[in-house]
Amino acid sequence: MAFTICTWNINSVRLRADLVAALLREEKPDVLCLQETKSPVDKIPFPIFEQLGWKYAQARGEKGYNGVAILSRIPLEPVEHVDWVGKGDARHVAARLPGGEVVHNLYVPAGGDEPDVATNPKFDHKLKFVDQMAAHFEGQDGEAVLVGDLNIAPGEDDVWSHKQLLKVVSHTPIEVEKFEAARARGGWEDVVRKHLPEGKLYSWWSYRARDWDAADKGRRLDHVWATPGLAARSQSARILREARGWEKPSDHAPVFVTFGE
DNA sequence: ATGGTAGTCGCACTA
Repeated sequence: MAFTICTWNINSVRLRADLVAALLREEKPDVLCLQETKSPVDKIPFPIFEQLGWKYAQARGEKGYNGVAILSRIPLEPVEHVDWVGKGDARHVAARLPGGEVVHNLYVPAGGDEPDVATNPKFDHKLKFVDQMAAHFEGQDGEAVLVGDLNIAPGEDDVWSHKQLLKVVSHTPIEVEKFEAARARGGWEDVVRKHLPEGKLYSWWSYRARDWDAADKGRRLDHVWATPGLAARSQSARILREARGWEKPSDHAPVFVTFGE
């Protein structure tokens, strides 16, 4: 079964339910994976999305922080999530599509400001999280897609300035090394770069820039990975940069990948 | 070198 999947860090699904609805109406991704929903599951406005045809959902949430949700117009079966680093937080939700493909929707910790595990427990948490991702998916069987805000921009062309970001959390060498190890050990392929191999590519621009569009100091923090069989079916990828310019936007843009039969 | 913005469990924490 062919499908288009989209991943989007929405930064509050309740505040931006109208933006989610606009994306569903205008872009019609079969499966929409949201991060930073910042809402208990029972307060997510699912009826708005159901009315538009996205009547299947799997979500995990907490009050105020984190939170991940999968909205779908094709049926979903629940799949057990992982309690990464034993924190009991809502950073992973998973579901199975009718074709048997498993969708993993992840929100990797941002990691704080200082890239030093000795002084910054958030950075330690982030590195442990990515290490556990590597171990967890190693030797997996079946087809799967892993999407989400992975909070790491691995390549030189995934940031506005490789040199100026080498000591900035999200692009430090230790993060990039662990990120690539997690991807390789899980047998994942980066199906966004597969289809958009050349040039700068960003999915996030800080709220703090005076003019995010003109300054264009972005980073590619949001990713779509697929297992080899599914990656072979991938047909195209796209980042909806214009969504960053919508009224009261998320600081992340939606990332899409289309898979064929 | 600093500070800039945004969201929520808001007068503090996260991103």
